[in-house]
Amino acid sequence: MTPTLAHPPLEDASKERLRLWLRLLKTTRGIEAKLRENFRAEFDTTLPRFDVMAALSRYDDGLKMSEISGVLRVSNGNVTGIVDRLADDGLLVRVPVPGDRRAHRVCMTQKGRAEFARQAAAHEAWIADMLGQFSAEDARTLTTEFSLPEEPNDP
Amino acid sequence: MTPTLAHPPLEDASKERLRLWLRLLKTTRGIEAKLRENFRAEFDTTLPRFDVMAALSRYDDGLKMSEISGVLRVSNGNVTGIVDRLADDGLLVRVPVPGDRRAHRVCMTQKGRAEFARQAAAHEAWIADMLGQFSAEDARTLTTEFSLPEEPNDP
DNA sequence: CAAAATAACTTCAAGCATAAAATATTTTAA
DNA sequence: TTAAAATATTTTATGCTTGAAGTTATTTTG
Repeated sequence: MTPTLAHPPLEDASKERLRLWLRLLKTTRGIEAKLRENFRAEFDTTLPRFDVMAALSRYDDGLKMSEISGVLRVSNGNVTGIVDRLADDGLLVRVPVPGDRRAHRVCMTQKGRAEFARQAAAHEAWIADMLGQFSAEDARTLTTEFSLPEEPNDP
Repeated sequence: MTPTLAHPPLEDASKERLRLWLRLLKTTRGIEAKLRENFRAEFDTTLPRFDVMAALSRYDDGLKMSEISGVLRVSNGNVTGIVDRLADDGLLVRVPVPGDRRAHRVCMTQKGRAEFARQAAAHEAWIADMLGQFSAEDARTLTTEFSLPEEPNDP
């Protein structure tokens, strides 16, 4: 006979991994939905816009268009539109690269840096709240466990 | 003086949670990108289309439009478009609900069920491969740990 | 029973996302 | 030197996504 178990029986690894994936997806989508809502309500902006600003904030000299898509792992055409709109709002500027008339370096303006600082602080607080179930130690452990093999993506 | 540590010093919980979130996001986006690529190459379909089929596959009597958006937690207008295209391809049908002329029940066709069965098998294999670093036991443990508080979403 | 509220669904506008094609420029190499 | 290849970016076509507004149908309520 089959033994009695405290948990439902362990199915094969494939099924358990699928379950993990579905859980992961539900969790991240839920958090993303909440972030989107908060960004909209508090700053009238979007997650993709924040992502671009966050990428730029880590590089004082700005990034080329292709470097932004590389860092964020999104398509080139995608970045064009987002940068267009951020530039319209005066949060960043396209600076021609001397010696290469194809390329532009995208840099945050003073206004952009100030706005991003406020957004980043709120973002961190929202995340800290939504992941409040995890202690600092738990969070660090899980971060380590979730390192999947990936290509590097520095500019 | 500050003590020497095997790990970098534990920053406050807020920072560790933010790090966890960024890692989670990078991981799930990476997996989603790979899935999207595979679905396109192997089945000429998309993740959202697969999601709708997967939801329907769990209910023999089909689901109403609003039930699909409820289960998948996406907007009503979104579902309209995806179901339109799946119906165009003959994978599902809208059946009028007797007694309520506002509502439609969406049901998979025989063709839809056959196509979904193939897709689901491939999907499970892709996930099992990408999450291959986790044993069945690890996967189960992590699935449990990642239960964030959420509203139920059964139809 | 008529008016108001609610519900199911679609349409719309704006933005995000990709892949593929087009444009312009720079580099390579024959 | 110049034709070909490579690089940087934008444009285009298509589809996903939301929130808001609109349509029609049903239920509630005064």
